[in-house]
Amino acid sequence: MYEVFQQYIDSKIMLTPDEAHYIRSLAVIKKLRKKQYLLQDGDVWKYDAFITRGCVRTYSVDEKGNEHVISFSIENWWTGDRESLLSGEPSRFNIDAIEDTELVLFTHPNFELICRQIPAFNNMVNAILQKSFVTAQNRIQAALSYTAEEKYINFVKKYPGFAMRIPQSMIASYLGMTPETLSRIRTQTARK
Amino acid sequence: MYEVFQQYIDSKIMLTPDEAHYIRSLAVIKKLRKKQYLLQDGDVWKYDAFITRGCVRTYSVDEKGNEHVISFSIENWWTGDRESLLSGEPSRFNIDAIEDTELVLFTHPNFELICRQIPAFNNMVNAILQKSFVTAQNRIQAALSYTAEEKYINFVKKYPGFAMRIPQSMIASYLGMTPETLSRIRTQTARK
DNA sequence: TAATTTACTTGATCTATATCAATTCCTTTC
DNA sequence: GAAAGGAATTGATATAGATCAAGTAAATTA
Repeated sequence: MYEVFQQYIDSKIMLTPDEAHYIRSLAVIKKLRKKQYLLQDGDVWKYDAFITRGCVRTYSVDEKGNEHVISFSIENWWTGDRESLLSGEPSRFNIDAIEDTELVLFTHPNFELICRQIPAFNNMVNAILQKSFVTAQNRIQAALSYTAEEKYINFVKKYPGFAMRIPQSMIASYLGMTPETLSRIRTQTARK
Repeated sequence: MYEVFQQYIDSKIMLTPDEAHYIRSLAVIKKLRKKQYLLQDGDVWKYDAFITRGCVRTYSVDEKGNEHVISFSIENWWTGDRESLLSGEPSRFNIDAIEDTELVLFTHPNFELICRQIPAFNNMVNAILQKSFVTAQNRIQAALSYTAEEKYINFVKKYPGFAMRIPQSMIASYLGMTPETLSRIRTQTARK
């Protein structure tokens, strides 16, 4: 499944065969069964991870035991806990597989090596980060501005594929509402 | 007030006198009176902006006319609308001054020039972006997980200075609650 | 394919927070 | 430093969404 990652890179930047080979030599393939953890809170996250197949969620668990979904990531996206990566502190998040999933992993030191040696790769990474930041900011705005119904409609419009493959209760959590509320919203919305 | 920016850079990276001079030659100083706009929604944002003095807020306005504060930025922070900057589309946000404010502005093409010519500067910018992303993600988590009271306590702990200089109604908006609710929370919390 | 578990739906009730309204307290301005 | 305008407080009431509970459907597992 490395080919998926290769194609992703090729769609973004031009590499010499040597460079492409160098990147591949540092990549580690990882497979996750559905429900398997990629990261558990308390552990330190040390990778840069790209999903080639499947779907993963990042979430926190509060004192009452409620799970709060911070993000979903699917094939052709990156995942991980940047906070733990940067700080070296134990993560407050969990990441687990919603479907059987395959990833391409780089240890962070290796990833930084690649960034330093291949400027185009570094630029690509930075562009992704900018996009991630914009996405996060838009999510904040949606959380502040929208009603529960608007949040759901906005979500489906923005990520049409997600609504199909991700359990409703997780989408509800991502949107900051209970599964019951989302269920009611869906029947109401469908009726219209 | 350029010195504040100079010191900021010096605290992060080492520059040759030539490089420092080059950066300075591309900088534009801008002053804002309290309540003055730096960006109005509908306009395209084209700068990279660093605050040397004062305080600014980024917010959106919904159809009902309610303002939703996306972020506060004070001296030694950056501000702007990255979404509009990257896409070239009109901004959906407003940025205005909460206090009299001074900024160091770079047009984005100039800023990119600096990044390309001074790798250390580029790295600094990327590090800032990573931090911004982590901050945004933490804010999402707080918005999903906390009660109104917890949100406020968390905010004061995280940004002790802000609670002093920013009007309560704006903090309430930032936290996703009404000014009345925040007022009540404050009197309750004080009583404890 | 039956059994078991897990996810979703629907209904009744509750509650945190919003809304509306009046009053007081600060700023700003002239 | 008086007047005016905006911000914060406080009270009464309303409501979106949460919680609790039961039933139904769908997915796993045996």
